[in-house]
Amino acid sequence: MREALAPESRPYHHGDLSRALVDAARRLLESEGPSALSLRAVAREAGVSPAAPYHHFKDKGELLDAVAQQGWDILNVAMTAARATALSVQDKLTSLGVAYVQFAREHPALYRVMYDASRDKADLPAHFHADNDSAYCQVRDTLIEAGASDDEVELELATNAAWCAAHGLAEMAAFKQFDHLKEKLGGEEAFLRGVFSHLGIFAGTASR
Amino acid sequence: MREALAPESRPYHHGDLSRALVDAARRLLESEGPSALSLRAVAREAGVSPAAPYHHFKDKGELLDAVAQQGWDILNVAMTAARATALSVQDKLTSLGVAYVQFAREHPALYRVMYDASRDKADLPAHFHADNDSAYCQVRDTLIEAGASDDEVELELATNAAWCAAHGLAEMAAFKQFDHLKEKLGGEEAFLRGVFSHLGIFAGTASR
DNA sequence: AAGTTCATCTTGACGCCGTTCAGATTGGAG
DNA sequence: CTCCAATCTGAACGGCGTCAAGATGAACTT
Repeated sequence: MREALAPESRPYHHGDLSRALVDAARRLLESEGPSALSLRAVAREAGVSPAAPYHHFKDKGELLDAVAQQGWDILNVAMTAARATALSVQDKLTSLGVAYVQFAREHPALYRVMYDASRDKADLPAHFHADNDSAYCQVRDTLIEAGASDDEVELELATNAAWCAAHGLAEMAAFKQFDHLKEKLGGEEAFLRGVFSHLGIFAGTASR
Repeated sequence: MREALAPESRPYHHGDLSRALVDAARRLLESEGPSALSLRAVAREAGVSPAAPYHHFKDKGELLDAVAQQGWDILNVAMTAARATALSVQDKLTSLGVAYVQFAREHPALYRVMYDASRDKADLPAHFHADNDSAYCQVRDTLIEAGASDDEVELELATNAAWCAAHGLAEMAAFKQFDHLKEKLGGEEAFLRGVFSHLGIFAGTASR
């Protein structure tokens, strides 16, 4: 009767509350925004008492960490797809950037949680540099592919630069000040590509 | 038992609570961080009852707006100074970027409030494009000075690109993942200039 | 089949939050 | 000196994160 769709979770009899809470949190996040994401509201949404989550997460922050982790997973998938469908090697990097910003624009609340969770720890998720298909590593590998310097420090600086530009753009694109630019350029993607075209590493100019 | 900690005295005999509250908020922000910034705590710090602020600000958000405004003012001053002391025209833009990020690094809590206040309104402060010595306008003017395209759309895209890069870097530089890079390059400013050197518009790659 | 165990979930409480409102206070205009 | 309007207080409301203690019931024994 119950579905064992989760790779790993409560092998025990009762409901898989841990996952149910994360799902409820994401549902609330999409429908009501980040400000409505209280622990009590999540418990309510999942149909349990306000104290129930504490048997699965140390505190609210740990629940949010789990939500954020799902966000990073989704982002990685989106960027893998973008990288695969890019036309030229040059285009790959810009497409990665556009995919990144579009993810942030489509899931603004989730995107916020992802960085808030990191910020409180002054630390990005562990998989950030480690996992080979992490968004970060994909940017770095694409830079190599595009003929970036193989000096390790330079490569890391370049990857960081690309990431910063995309992250900054993701936050800026939310402000309506730039709506007239998007209109003038014929849509958000054109706007994003326009901004990226001014940022060296995205412009196809291989960094030295 | 009141403390006359403010340099300037209160013109009226009964306090200039409005300013006192903003000062108290900034004091709390520096000492305890953004999470400790409750309206009640601010009132406590200012020595008034929890309801007193409501005679000067519609709600907590409006108080935060006033705090944020002070932040933008400080940032504008810092960037004006950076622009004035830059060596070459090329160096000006990078120096502006470095000044921006360093402001964010020196006042992380204030920087956060500045953008949080904007985000809730989906709108940047009014002076952003308007005031001539706003940080944004200074970046744009420096781009013109450096010989950027005079096409208005292109210019706005370029300014936006520069801002995004700086904003992204400001947030990224807080993560300790990049500490080893800073060490390897001999300090944070060198790290920042290194990242900027990979971003087209910050073309002047001269390091100090 | 019955009893025991133990993770899970609920109830109720604590202190803090933002916000409201009725009433006390008070500086200054008349 | 009186009165007004602006300012401030105290108490209250509902919501929050969190915790301690008790109830529940599936799974493991025997």
